[in-house]
Amino acid sequence: MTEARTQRELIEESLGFLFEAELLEEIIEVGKVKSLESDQILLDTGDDLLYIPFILDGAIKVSRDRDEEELLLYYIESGDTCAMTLQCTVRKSVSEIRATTIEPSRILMIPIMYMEKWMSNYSSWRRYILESYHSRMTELIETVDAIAFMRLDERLEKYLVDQAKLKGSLEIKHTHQQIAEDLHSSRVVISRLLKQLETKGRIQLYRNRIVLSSI
Amino acid sequence: MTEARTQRELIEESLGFLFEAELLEEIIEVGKVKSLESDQILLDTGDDLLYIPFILDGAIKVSRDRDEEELLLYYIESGDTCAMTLQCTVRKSVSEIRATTIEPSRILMIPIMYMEKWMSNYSSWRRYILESYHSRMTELIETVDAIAFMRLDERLEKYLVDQAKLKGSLEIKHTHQQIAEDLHSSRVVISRLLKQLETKGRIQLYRNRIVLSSI
DNA sequence: TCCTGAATGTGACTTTTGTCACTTTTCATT
DNA sequence: AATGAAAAGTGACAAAAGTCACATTCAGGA
Repeated sequence: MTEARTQRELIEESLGFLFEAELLEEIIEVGKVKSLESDQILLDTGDDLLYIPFILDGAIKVSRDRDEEELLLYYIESGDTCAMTLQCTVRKSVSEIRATTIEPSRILMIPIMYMEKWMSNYSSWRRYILESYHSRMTELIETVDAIAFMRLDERLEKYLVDQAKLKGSLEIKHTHQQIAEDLHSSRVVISRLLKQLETKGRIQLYRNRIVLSSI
Repeated sequence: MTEARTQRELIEESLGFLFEAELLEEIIEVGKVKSLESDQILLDTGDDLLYIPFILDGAIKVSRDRDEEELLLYYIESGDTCAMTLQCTVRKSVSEIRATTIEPSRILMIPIMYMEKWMSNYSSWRRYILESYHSRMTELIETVDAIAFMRLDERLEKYLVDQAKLKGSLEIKHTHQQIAEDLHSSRVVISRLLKQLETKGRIQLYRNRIVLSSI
């Protein structure tokens, strides 16, 4: 009972301001909360899409991978969903991306069958879905911008700033190897560029830890 | 009268199979057909989004541009719409992309005010909007893949093949300069790589014209 | 046919990024 | 405190892509 109450409160807190009361009740009724540690794969390339995941708390990174090579696409946070999964209502399909927790996270899983029903019944749902798609498109385009128009050192700095904003801290606890994977580069190159950023006074380097001078 | 009849037939032919009859009638009633020559800008970065454009015939390329630099994102064809414009119902916004005709095209312009109404009334409309968003997302991801994971010579070959498929012809009537812009590279580099492709027997080069050996 | 501007070709060079083969540092265990 | 594995640093080199300056070629109008 306590557990159920807590769950209701959690959902109300994260999603309450997004949906009308009636829909929220339905969501609470049919959704299952899943708790994940950091660095767990929530959804992998090729997985069947059976649920629409809503992030209640924590944070997720969405990345593309092609034969072992990876590239960070965007992050999703509390209140967001993964737009790539929304398609499943229309046509059964599999994931084209990988979603990984980057913090301990709680995720509300809604079976896809409710998607179509809610689309016709709730304007708040329609609004939410369209907003989600649009945000994700915009973020994807921002990613394209970065890869196409920026040099790696600029992308690296942007990456560090984005991370800091996301975590709300100037301290980034990543190894150079992890950063290299997110940016689809190599560890040696990232180490080199980080050293340059340190020389320029933008960051301080420690083992497993980078401290940004400012955002 | 003849003009109106032709217009109705055109819309029915391009969009008829997508929407239920009743919605199609509404579309025909409120939409305005716009005819554009090749290489006309339909929508530019920063433009207000007031209409949802449906491609009736012809073809459009959608590209991102940042201070004079350009990058091709994807193409849209008959029956498609530009997903980036769909957001406008929810929140007034401006375009983040540029849409340019690459063939003489006819486009049906629907005032955005109908979007929300149709979303609640027509399941075919909902399905169409979701499908559009998803297709565009998928294409954007494909573009990200290309930029992130492929070398320029591979991207160039993919570009030529895509063009050929789009136009339904092995002959591509572009200057090296135009290709360089779409791929966000420089003319000299593209000329060099095209020469390599010719040496490998993949293409034949002429002035203003490239002929693919096979798709 | 000749001329001209646009399109294409080319060599020499630079910058950016990636790769390889190591060494050194750091931190958490014994 | 010793040690061992992971993380980070480093020099030398290679590959990919971009830049510059100029030469050549072509297509279409005068």
